[in-house]
Amino acid sequence: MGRGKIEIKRIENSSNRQVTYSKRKSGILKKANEINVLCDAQVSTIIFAPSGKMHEYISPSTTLIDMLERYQKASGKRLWDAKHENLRNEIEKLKKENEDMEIKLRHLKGKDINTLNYKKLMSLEDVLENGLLTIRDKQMEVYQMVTRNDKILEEENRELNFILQQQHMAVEGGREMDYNDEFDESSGSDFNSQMPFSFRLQPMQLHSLLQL
Amino acid sequence: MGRGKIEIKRIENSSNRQVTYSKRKSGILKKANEINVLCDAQVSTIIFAPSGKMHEYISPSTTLIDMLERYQKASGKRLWDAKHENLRNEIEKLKKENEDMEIKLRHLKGKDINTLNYKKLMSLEDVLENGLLTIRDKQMEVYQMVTRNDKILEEENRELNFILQQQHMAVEGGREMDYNDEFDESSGSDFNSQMPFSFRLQPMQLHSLLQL
DNA sequence: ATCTATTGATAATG
DNA sequence: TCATTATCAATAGAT
Repeated sequence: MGRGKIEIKRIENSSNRQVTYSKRKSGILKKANEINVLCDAQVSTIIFAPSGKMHEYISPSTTLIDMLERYQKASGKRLWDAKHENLRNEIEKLKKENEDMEIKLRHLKGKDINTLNYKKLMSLEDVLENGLLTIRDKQMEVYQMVTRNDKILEEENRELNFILQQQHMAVEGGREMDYNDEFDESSGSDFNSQMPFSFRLQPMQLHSLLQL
Repeated sequence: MGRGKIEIKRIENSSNRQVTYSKRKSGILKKANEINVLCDAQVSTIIFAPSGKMHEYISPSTTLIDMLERYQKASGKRLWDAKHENLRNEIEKLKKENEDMEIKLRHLKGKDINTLNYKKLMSLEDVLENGLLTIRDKQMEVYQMVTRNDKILEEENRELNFILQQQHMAVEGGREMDYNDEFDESSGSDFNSQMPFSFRLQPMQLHSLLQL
């Protein structure tokens, strides 16, 4: 359909080839649209020029994704399904694990145990007893930590009271006394240097421990 | 291009439409192939008839998957990437759930509890205590079922011994006695009719209960 | 890009 | 669905 007939074989002249590409490309896209309008057909056409430039026509009544979904169903060929299969398998595996753990959790909470036999009830009991023992040990540990902290605080209080008392007495005894001498950091009898602060819980630690 | 010019609008006559579809469809596929041969272009064309029937042309030098990979890169649009991402998100969600449950399970078993504060230890203890109570209730229930069964069996034994004794005595007393009279089903004193069999566990029930 | 002679596609018909 | 053919549409080659 032109000034002369052409053989359907690669056009060797590069510029002719490009021109022909351009003309025929628009021809195809036009016809793709025409068949869509005339016949209600759904068409997707993707064309890559050798240069890499892409042109496409997708019928406006559909999407490429939809076309490809239908393509997979109609042809039985896999496009992304293959890529997704691994992921789907992983999801299935995780869901199964989830379910199993959910059941175990419910059993440990004493729910849904009607289907369990005596043997399983026994081992469940063991697990719960062990858990309870460990938890209580831990509670005791925390409790002791807190009470020890109390003792340290009490001791500190005693020391502070003592210091205050001394201070009070000093003030009463003679107001000319130099404060700086009495509370100098270098003072060897400073109670701070004697207190084992590293064994004492910092306020924030205690707070988070008890979540008060 | 035919005996008459046609407007590019839906062909209302259904049979004309189908004929035109068929002709134009092959025209498009033919041209897709021609541009591929003439110009080294790579083409994928997928056509769905309204009937759902599919036709395709993919340039032999490529694959649809390859075309679509290039399509995604060239257009920036996502085809399966979007789905891929959804699946990945789901996997992440499930993994997170899994981890959380795993941690809960470990906590209930008394493991990894060093990071827990006192409040959490307390509620953990509550959960374990409740679980233990429920489990023990269930065990008691099973135990009672079994012991009740024992009693029923003992009762049966007693009855059977009694019958055997009677039988023995009868044989001793006079061998001319008719067995059929003694063990007739219609006999009002038949122990079977007196036993509450419906309250007795069947062997298989007991077996599965104890998993022996 | 635009033009146009010519081929190719196809609408109507059988 | 298939074949025919008159007609229109696409396009090859030229500008």
